[in-house]
Amino acid sequence: MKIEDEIKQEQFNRPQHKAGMNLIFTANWLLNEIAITLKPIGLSLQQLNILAILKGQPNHTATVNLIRERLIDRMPNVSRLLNKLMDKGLIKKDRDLSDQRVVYINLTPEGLKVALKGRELFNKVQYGVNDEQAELLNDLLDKIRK
Amino acid sequence: MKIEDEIKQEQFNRPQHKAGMNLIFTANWLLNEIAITLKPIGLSLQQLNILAILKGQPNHTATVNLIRERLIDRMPNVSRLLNKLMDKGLIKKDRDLSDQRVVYINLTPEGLKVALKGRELFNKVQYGVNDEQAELLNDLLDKIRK
DNA sequence: ATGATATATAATCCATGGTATATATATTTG
DNA sequence: CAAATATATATACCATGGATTATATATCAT
Repeated sequence: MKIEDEIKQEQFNRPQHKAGMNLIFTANWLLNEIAITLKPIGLSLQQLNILAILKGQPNHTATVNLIRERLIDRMPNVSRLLNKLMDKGLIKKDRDLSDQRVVYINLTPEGLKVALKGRELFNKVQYGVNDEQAELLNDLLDKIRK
Repeated sequence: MKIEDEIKQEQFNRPQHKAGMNLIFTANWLLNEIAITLKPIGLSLQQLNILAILKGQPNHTATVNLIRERLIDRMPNVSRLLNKLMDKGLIKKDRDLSDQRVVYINLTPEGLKVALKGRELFNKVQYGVNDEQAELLNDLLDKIRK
């Protein structure tokens, strides 16, 4: 369905503005698709992202700050997300012995299992573009941000 | 900047997934740009959208439900947004005389002024793509939603 | 006409995210 | 080395959005 019909609103005077609104609308659509897909494991995309980051680190371990950087999120949000994941038993925390400020976040065996399952689910999300079109879309999105 | 460098995270195994994350990331970037641009009039994008919808209606008037449909938003959110706009004196409400359930929302002169100013600001947002690329982007975004 | 249902809007409650602040520890500087 | 500053993380508070429920009015079926 074309964006003009999705949001019946106005005519756009420049294709850039139409693309902008389309971008926001489509991102919302995708976030919703992902949320539905991840329902079985009861995790948000950001929570799954954290597990994925940990899975990719040596010893399945990372500092809070490294996670924050990778998520491009604010520290308070990351703290809260980590608490939720700890409540679910998917990660655990350890203080660094030499620098007591640092907290190491560590994937539990259960967390690893959920991370794998989550990736499997995530891969099921269907996109209406082929490989080539996806690459083109990537280029255009990189461009739009100047 | 390429998306792989923006979100240093992982390699993506399919270009579709990279495009998906890029889409979410770029939409956030754009929402932020718009928020900064609209700061001078102190309105959110959704609030400005409501004023734009009203401006496009006969007599600058619409029912709450029409506004809800155009915004593709939930009724409670629209109710709240309208209350905010009324607090700012940009709209007013009138009950329908024949159907007492219906509330007509009406743009005030001040609201019209702000709507015009808002559109002017909104048009200042800069996109790093030309007309042709924007059209192409539109097509791809329409496609991705199947 | 009367009870059942539909419609239009609003209010309540709860989860999530943002900003600012707090706390603890580490490092730098005079 | 003490005071000032920086770093790592967490908490408190507030705004916004979503789901559910409430309220008022209207319409429909019997």
